Parts: sequence; C-alpha cells; structure tokens
Amino acid sequence: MEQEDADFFLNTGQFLYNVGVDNVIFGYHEKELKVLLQQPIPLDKWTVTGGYIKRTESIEEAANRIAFLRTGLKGLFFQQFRSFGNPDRSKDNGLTAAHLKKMTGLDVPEDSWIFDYFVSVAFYTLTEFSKVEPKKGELEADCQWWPVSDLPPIMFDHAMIIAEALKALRLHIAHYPIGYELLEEKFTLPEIHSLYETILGKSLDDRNFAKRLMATGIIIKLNETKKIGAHRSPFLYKFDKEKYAEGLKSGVALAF
Amino acid sequence: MEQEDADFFLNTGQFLYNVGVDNVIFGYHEKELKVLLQQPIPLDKWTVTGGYIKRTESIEEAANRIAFLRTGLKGLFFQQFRSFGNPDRSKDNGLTAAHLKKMTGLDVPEDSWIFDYFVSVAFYTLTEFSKVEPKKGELEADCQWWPVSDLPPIMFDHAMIIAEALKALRLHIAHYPIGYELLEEKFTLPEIHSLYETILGKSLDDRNFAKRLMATGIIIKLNETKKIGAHRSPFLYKFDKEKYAEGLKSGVALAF
DNA sequence: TGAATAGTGTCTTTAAGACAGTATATC
DNA sequence: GATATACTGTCTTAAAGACACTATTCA
Repeated sequence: MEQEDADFFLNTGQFLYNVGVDNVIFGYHEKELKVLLQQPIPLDKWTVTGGYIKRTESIEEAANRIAFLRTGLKGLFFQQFRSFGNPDRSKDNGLTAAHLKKMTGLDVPEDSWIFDYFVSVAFYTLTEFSKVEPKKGELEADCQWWPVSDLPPIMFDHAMIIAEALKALRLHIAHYPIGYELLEEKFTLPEIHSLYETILGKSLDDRNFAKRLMATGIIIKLNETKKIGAHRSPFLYKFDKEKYAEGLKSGVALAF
Repeated sequence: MEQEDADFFLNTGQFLYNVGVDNVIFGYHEKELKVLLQQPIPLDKWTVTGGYIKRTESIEEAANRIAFLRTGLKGLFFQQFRSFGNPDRSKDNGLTAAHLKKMTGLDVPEDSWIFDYFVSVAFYTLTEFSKVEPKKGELEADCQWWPVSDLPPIMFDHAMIIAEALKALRLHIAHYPIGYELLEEKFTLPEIHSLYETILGKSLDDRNFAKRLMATGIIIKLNETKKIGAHRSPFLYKFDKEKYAEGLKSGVALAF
C-alpha cells in the first residue's frame, strides 16, 4: 500500500479538504449500551469512527460508507446531529507525523492535509453489537466496543461528540420510534423495555411503559411466546412496519 | 479591490476549502416573519446569506462574523440546525465564471475553489428586522428581506435550507424561550402573543397562551402600561433574565 | 410449593384545550 | 355610549404518574 498511502497523505483529489464525517456508532446488546471507538495510532487514546468525504458522494453516503468499513453493516439508520469546527479541535500533541512514523513506519508529511483544520459533520447510528465484528482500518491501531458508561481516554473533542450524540439519541427517542435495528424481528416486552431503560439510563415503570408503547400502535402482539428458563413464557411482539415508518416520519409521543 | 479579489478567488490560504457557513437570518416585525436573502450575481435567483470559514475561527465565529457583515448586528442568538453536503448542491447553471465576468467584470478562474463541492453548516438566527439595514457584499448584486410566506426564486438547495431552518425554529420554540432578540425590552402580552403566532404560523388562544407563558416564569408583569390608541392600555412585561437563561439551558415546556 | 419473571388495572394528579364575558381607554 | 382592544376563570378531557397484585413456568 506504499503508493496509495503517499497519495492518501497528499490527497490527490479524491477527498474533500477541511471537512469530514464522524460516526458515533452505538451498539446495544443485553442491557448494555456501547460505542465503537478506534485508536488512530498506538496511543492510549481513542476516537469515534470517522473518515473523509469523497468528491463524488454526499455527506450521508460518506457516513454510510465509513460505517460499513468498520462494522460490515449497510443500511443503518443514521441521524445527523451536529457539526463541530474550530481551529483547535484536531490538535492533540500525541498525533504527529513523527509519532506516526515511529509507530507505523509510514512517512507522513508534516503538513499533510490530515493534520489540517477539519470541520466534522457528526452522525449517530444504532446497531445490535453482538452481530458486529469491528474491523480496524489500515491506519488504525485498534477498533472496539466500549461501554458508554465506562469510556477510555478520548482524543480531541470526541468526548463532547459522544456526549452530544447520546443527548441527541435520548431526545430522538422521545419523538420517534427506536428499536428496529436493535432487536430481533420478534421480541418480548421485557426486551424492548430493557432497551429503552438502557438508552435512557433510567428505569421506567413497566405498566406505564407497556401502556404507552401499545398506544402508539407501532408494535403488534403475536400469538407466540418465547420459551425462556424456569419462568413464565413472555409473549412475542413485532414492529408494525407501516406504523413504524410513519412514526419515523411524523413522530410519536413517547416522552418517558 | 483588484488584488484582493484575485487572492480571494484563488484562496491563498485564509479560508477553509470545501466547507462554509450558511445563515438563515429570520427577521420579525409587526406580525411579519421575513428572511434575509442575497443575490450572488444579478440573476433573478436568491440565496440565504453565507460565507467562508477563516482558518483562525470556529464555525460559530464564522457564522457571527458573516451575519455581522449583512446586518451590522453582533451577539445574535445562533442555532446550528443541520449541515448539507452533496456533490450537486452547488450546481446552478446560472452561476458560472463567464456570467460573473459579464455581469461584474471580475475575472474568476473557471476552476476557482468557490465553484467546488461545498459542505454547508447551516445556522438560523432571529432579529428585529426594522432595525436592520441589509448591507450587500461586494460580490453580491443585492441583499434584502423577503416574507417567509412569499419567497422569490431560490438558488441551489437553499429553499430546502430555509424550510429546514423554519422547521427547526418551530421545534425550538416548543422547548426553549424565544423573543429576547425580537421584542423591545418592555413589551405587552398582545405583542409577544403575535410573535408566537407569526413564527408558528397559526393562531393561539389568548387565554391559554397567557396562562402557560406566565406559568414558565420567564416573563414578569410590570406596573406600567403602554399607551396605545383609543383603547385600553395593555400592561408591560419584561423577561426575567435569569429564568430566561435557565430556560435556554434546560428547556421549558411551551408546546403550543 | 417456592422462586423467578410476565403481565395487567385503577386511582390521582396535572396539563391541555375549549370556551365568553367583563374591564378599560379614548373618541 | 360606542368601539376597539385587554384581560381573565372555569369546565371538560386527556395524559402522566404512582402504585401492587395475579399468572405462569418449572425446578
């Protein structure tokens, strides 16, 4: 990848300058909310996954392409929530051409465009993380899931980006349905209840939760139960696709 | 301005490439909601006011600086609402180097950075438009207020940007206090009532409006009345600065 | 039959929404 | 006193929130 690298660090015209995309990829599994982070180089600091925008694609397409590189998943639900830009945000004294050379052997020009002032258009997305095997990029040292409640040291302003993403997600959940990407096709009431509790970070009264969720009409009770352990079998539900799509468009009232 | 122009069109390093700021500047005055638009060149098409980001400033600072250029106002309330970016969004066959040359006499290179793919970080802001004398830039043909309900032909994707800004403003109004920038220091209930009706584009029951607005505590009734025509004099109110600031931070319930 | 989880109904409190008559100022 | 606008209170309805018992499964 010698020549490609040289081209990349010089940016021969494939990518936009000074603007990129950052994806806060949230992953849910069994009452745990995690976020996918990567290590740009072997430092004990992490960033959200992000990348550059090709001249031929929209910012949304860039976000999708970049998320696919790390997760192997396509067609995720994406939500743009804010853009970040100031001259100091990409400054981190750990990330220099010299350190990159030392750790990776790559010759990166000190004035490479990748060290320039970048405005970041930030998106968040949601997935079921047990299905995802994170794939690190060639220029990254690592890429893995971290619990939202117990993050490692974060580089740049990415701690703020994650915090804002979580805020946007929690606001979003009050106005739009959520869960399609995070649950099996058929799921139980306790499962979706835990999902909402985990994302919102607080407990929700089970009776009121069920009452209101059913009132929206976005889920349908099935005539099957899920066999679990030595306990009463819970009924299975599925999303009403049409009502769900309509809720995504025009909103639902779910202010838990 | 010869040399400066040449420098500008070549971008000698003062501005970021491929990313800029667009401001949807809303103006309110006597029950009318307007938006400040400019004509980049003498075409019968208009854009929202926008500009480029200096390498030394944040995107918020850029938005403030650019709004100041057009309105002469500083310290406006700004709200970032979305970023727009796709390869085709800046394509408008009316805006070419040849046409610019013809209309303005300026020699703009056909491959100037200003014709490139731009990601736009969009903000909206609010002001009292009767106090503002719009100032067009040197490269613009015109700059003036247009009623939101009766817009001229709009260039690029700026009709969508305006529509999204209005949507964001109307959503914002339900969660945060508004009006500080749009009303005199002392104002009457009917005045703020009209303001909300105008922004929301619908009529609000006067009794319920007053009840809820007072319940938030963000306005204080004064012991003065405003002398108007041959009618009962309405009481004056002012914003409770602290409650207002707190409402901006943590939100208020004003879902009209 | 004990342990663990599923599932649901009612009451209270609060907020939203609809609605109309009295008060005040000026001419 | 005619007119135009300011101002406010009550009732109804809907939603939110608090709360606890019964049902099922199987070890």
